[in-house]
Amino acid sequence: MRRSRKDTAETRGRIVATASRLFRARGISDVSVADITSAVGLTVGAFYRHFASKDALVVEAIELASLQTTAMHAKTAPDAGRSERTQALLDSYLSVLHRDHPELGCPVAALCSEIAHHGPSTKQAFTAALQRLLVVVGSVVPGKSKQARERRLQVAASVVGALVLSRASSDPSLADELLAAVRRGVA
Amino acid sequence: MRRSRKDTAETRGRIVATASRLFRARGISDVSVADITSAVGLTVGAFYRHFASKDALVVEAIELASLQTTAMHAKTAPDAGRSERTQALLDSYLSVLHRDHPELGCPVAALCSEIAHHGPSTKQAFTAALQRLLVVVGSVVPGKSKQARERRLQVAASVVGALVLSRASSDPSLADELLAAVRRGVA
DNA sequence: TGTACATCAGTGAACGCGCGTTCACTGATGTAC
DNA sequence: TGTACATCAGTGAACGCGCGTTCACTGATGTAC
Repeated sequence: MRRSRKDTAETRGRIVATASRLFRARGISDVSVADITSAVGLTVGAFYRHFASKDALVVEAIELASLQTTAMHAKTAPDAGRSERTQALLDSYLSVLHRDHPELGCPVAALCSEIAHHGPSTKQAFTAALQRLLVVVGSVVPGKSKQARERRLQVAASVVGALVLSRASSDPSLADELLAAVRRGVA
Repeated sequence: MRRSRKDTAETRGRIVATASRLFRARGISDVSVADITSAVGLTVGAFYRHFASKDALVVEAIELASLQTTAMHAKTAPDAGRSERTQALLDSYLSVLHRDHPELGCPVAALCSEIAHHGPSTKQAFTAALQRLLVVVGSVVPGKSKQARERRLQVAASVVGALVLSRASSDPSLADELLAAVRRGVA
């Protein structure tokens, strides 16, 4: 039966939030629409009252994950010196907690290799997330010079690479080494 | 009908080589057994004469890709100085050609984020591929010291991160910038 | 403010399709004598 | 070396299952008077 506008908006929000977590935890193509709706407590039919397709949801789910994680990192040690903020950012981005909980973390690291096989709108949402990550890095490597820009790209590639490889490694000590090495290398 | 031992071995090899390319190009879960066998020129039934499961093939396909790409990089400028070899390795790993042809390139970069969602045997094959990549980096950053090891891990994370993000980015100039920045940053 | 009706969020079942895997069968290859 | 038979690579069709999406239906909400 029909729901109030407030309930409808809330349901929609819960679908996006749930999908956002599931996609980061298990990948986009391994999470079905039924997985999402049943986690929310709905049947699949209801999904299509809120979204035109799974792809449309993917775009919003990536956006939400990106906005939430960049907002979180922006709050980290806002009134400290630059080297303290750098250390704080590295410590949280390259933490064991972040590695072991992709569902709450950076969507860029969670989806980076599979995004290449998705459509333009999904890639665009991912690219926007990457741009936001570069803004976060910019809070620690500021400046408009070519060198500053280059340094931001290097830092982003390093931390994403380290986190992704740490998650993919089945050797626990190699996984930890990767995080520690890049934590020290960037600082 | 039954084939000669030579033919059988050749067919098996063609399945692994074809799968290896397809997995790197489109991801493991987006390539079906039927995709592979039809690319080879077989029906699906024949596949199970050679492999117990798709997972068993995945392990061998990753191994082949890893051995082929590390062998290729080992041949790059073998009798030059270290800084020339470093530049040659970076130029080939972080080239536009490598970015635009994942099917012929490094399986670590091609599969890094989706591998986290696969079983232990697949993760183990991936980890072995990562170890081989570290050996290749070791030809340019040698040494048994903790610092040398740390530097190798940093370089590996940087180049994999740059390649993966360059492939995922829908903004062509950002994609090129990522490769160029890390090419210069590591050298 | 109260009533009549249109809207639409959610249900439950169905759709066509592709997935990984299995299996009876065929006939050339490999082996034992 | 020649023959009889077992082996097994590949075919073609089927299996149960889960996928994304659609749709007739229900009944509370929103709207027009």
